[in-house]
Amino acid sequence: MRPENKNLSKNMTNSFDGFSSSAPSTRNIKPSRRELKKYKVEEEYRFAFRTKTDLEFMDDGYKWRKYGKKMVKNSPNPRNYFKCSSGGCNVKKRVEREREDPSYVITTYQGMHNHESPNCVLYCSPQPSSLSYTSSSI
DNA sequence: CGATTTTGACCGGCGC
DNA sequence: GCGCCGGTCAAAATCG
Repeated sequence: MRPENKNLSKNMTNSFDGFSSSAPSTRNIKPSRRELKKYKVEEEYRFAFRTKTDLEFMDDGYKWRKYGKKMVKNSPNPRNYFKCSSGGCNVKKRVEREREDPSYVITTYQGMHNHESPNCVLYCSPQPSSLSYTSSSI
């Protein structure tokens, strides 16, 4: 999220192509992920909407932590994955730019918040649970 | 110092 | 059975 920070060290880990014995095995076997993956959310609430904005994405007042970036073939633009960083709140947000209209961004919310937004305290406005949508077609 | 970001690699499912 | 795609995580680096 740093547009001005374009100075990236090109000399990163170059000797990692092979198979390091004592090197950090990193992703050896992560049971945590396996267990989590096992969960088949049948009734997952998804709310997606398209908005015209020049910014990367809109901030609902929640704190989003980017946990991944992927480039889809359908779109020359990368897809960003965000996760709500809050205690017990595992809401995920997917932000992708329109292929034809770069000015448009598609924001997809996945899951529901377990806590009110930090901004809600400031605004003190009631938030109806009309965000629950079992949308099957994005 | 802590939280967050960034990139690459891996996993899991599905298609052929 | 293998390949492809999409999604997630983890370590390192950076910012405040």
